[in-house]
Amino acid sequence: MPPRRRRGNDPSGLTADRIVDAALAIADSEADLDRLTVRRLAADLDVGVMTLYGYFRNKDEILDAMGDRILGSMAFPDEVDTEPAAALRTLGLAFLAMMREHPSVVRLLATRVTDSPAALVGAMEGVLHRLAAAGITGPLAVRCYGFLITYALGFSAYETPRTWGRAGDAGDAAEARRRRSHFYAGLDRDRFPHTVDLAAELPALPTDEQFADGLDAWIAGVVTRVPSRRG
Amino acid sequence: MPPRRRRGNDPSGLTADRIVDAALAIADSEADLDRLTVRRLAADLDVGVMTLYGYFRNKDEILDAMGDRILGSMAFPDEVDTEPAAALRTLGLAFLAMMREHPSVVRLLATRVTDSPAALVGAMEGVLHRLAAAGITGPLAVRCYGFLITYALGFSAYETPRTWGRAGDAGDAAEARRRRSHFYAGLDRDRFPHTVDLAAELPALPTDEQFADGLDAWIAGVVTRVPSRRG
DNA sequence: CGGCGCACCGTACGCTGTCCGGTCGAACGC
DNA sequence: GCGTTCGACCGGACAGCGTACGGTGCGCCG
Repeated sequence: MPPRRRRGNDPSGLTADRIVDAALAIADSEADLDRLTVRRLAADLDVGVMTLYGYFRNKDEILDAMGDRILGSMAFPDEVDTEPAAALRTLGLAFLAMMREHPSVVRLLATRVTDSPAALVGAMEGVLHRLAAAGITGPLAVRCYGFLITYALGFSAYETPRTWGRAGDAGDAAEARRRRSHFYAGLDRDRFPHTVDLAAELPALPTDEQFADGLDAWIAGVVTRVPSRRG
Repeated sequence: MPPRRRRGNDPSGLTADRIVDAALAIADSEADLDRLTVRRLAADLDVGVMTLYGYFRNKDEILDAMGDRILGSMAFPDEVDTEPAAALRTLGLAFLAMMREHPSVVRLLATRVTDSPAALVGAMEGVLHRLAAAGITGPLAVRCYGFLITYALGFSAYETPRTWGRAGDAGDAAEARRRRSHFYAGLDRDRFPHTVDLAAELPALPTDEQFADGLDAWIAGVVTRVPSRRG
């Protein structure tokens, strides 16, 4: 039998969207996706646990919907860049911003394929549109899209546990960095000369500035491949 | 009380390393980290469940050890590149290869901080050493390291569920691509013009060639910042 | 031989996601 | 009016999870 889906046409009632809202709220407030349990979600919504299964086939579907939501929430500046370099930079930062919005949900994007619903398609279309406006089309556009989402994804995934500190300890980021630096500095200099030398710099690894820096380097390399405009 | 750690000096007996071996074997063979349960791991090792807790404080410690192991397994070609571009390319591909080795474990690297033990330090030192040999030192080296690991991480994370297909269905990758292409092509052309136009190209998103391509673009941009040699 | 420490593990507990089989109220036909 | 149907909701139960507790039995040392 097909899993009956609730329609939720009563405006005061439960809807799939409201469930996803609550799920995102939990994931964000706990900064830990594992804390999002079906029971907790139902309790937050003041609803029996099994009620949720009228809206989603299982928990995975809820997680997928969360990923879709944040992909769909991708926001672009109003004005469209016509210079390739500017457009690529804008889009890269937009990807990063989107992932920053819901840090604990990033791993959903990394883990699951969330392209069936319109959300990814919306984000994808938005990106492709802006790339096209800057003269980046065809296979090159696909590659740029892949690079941007991939780089932003890896960056946020790598960064999150490091700046937020281990799940639980409220992140005094500066303190964590200091400790990491000490750890590197205290290593055996004969075996790890470069690590010891760079002890002061290494813990700073993932920052916005670093992201933009890597992005700019890539852009510098890629703009040479954009055919010049004929307009 | 401190969690007593077993020493495992009996060569035929259980050791922490052997446990990590078995855990990686399960993760690799199942291609799904969730299938790695403590009970399954113990069964594979022909050992009582609680025996494992003599070697690791909890499951998280086992997962951390797995991450450490694959970071520590990072392999470099014997010869060291002295040209910055060649060195960066080699290192980028080495990162990707490392993650390809254990695809299902990639999300561990993304999720957890695994830099305390010597494994990451070993990989880090190896990379920094090769960067230095190519004239890339100081903050620039740190940025290059961050970019390379971040890009490779995002790329493999993004790629894994897409090429392997959804957890479970043995991946006929070509078939999956065809279906995705059809999905894109069937969208409303008025709302998603660019997506429809590129339907044929989009599903090919993450491939080795794409990774190398983005890597090369970045390298082209970054080599201009490497100070020229004075030797 | 007595005692101790260590490697090992059976059992039990609280938690998870989810199936089954309700209950209750509104809508409908007669 | 009443009987039926249907859809939204959910209580209870179940298998499986990670792991705390409290053993058991062996090897070693005095």
